[in-house]
Amino acid sequence: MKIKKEDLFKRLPSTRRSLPIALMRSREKVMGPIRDMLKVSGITEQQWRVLRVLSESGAQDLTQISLKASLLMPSLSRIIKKLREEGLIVSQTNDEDRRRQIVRIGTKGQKIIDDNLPQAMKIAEELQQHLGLERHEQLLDLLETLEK
Amino acid sequence: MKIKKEDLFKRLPSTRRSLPIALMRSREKVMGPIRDMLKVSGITEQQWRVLRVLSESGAQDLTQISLKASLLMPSLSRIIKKLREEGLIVSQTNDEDRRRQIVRIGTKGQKIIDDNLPQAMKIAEELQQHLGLERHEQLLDLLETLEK
DNA sequence: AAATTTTACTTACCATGTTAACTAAAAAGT
DNA sequence: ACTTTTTAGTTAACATGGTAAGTAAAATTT
Repeated sequence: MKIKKEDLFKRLPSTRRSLPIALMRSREKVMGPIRDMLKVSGITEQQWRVLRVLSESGAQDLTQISLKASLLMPSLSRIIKKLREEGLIVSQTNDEDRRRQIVRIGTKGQKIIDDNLPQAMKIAEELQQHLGLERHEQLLDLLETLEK
Repeated sequence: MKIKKEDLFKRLPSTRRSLPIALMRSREKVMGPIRDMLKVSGITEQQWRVLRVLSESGAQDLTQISLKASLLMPSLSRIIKKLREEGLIVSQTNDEDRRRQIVRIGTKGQKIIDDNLPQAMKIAEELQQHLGLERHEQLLDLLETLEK
């Protein structure tokens, strides 16, 4: 009888029980409705995150934005450039430290936030209800544990 | 007293308690060690997933691979082309259905699997231990719930 | 059998992910 | 003050993510 090679060793978890893959799939699932919403405004999910950070936390430099929006500096650098070209944000170099670039949201950018915030909240609420409040909290706690 | 605009509305969850962002951050955290491992073999995380699917489930067409590896067809199409150029896989068009391309892993590709499997398992185990078996299962269950 | 629709990819295009190298300015060391 | 190191950001290069359009073959309709 032929013995398959993979039976000779302990196996990696199948993709269905693999945490990395499960995280990826879940993220795609969760992001779907958000992307659909943003498509109308013509911005990406990452651009939305940057605008949200600026709207919530006010003017700040790229390093701060990258931390809050979880974007790597090279990506952020491109995104900021794009958003500036589109007129959604305004930036100026800091006088005390001329390496720093202080960015703030513009009227046009704020309008995108205002236009989409209600629906974004609705999406977040539906997601929460889908899981149930308790499991939603539990999931967030578990993910937070993962970070440490 | 000045009232901030964001206090006038219900707020979106802060990034720390936002599920989409939490999922993204967790995925990055979990993928780090895997990417470090693969860098030595000169392949990407996605290429690794394709090779694993082929190694575990044998020869199959692109549609099947895309489902198992969670890759969109356009990405997969490029990845397959690259892997074929590198000589890690072999493909042939199916005779019954000449649209289909049947792919199987090559010796060189299998060697990459064999070389990295032990360490991949170690990484998966450490991750599991970090959370504890129970919470690890719980997390996977919650993520699975999200899919439906 | 011919026309239409569906399927299995492929290609194009633009944006981001990721690593590495690079620039300029500030901070620290000597 | 001069040199070295660190910090903030940018640029480059390559791969993937994601949407849309294109292609060829198979399945369905008519």
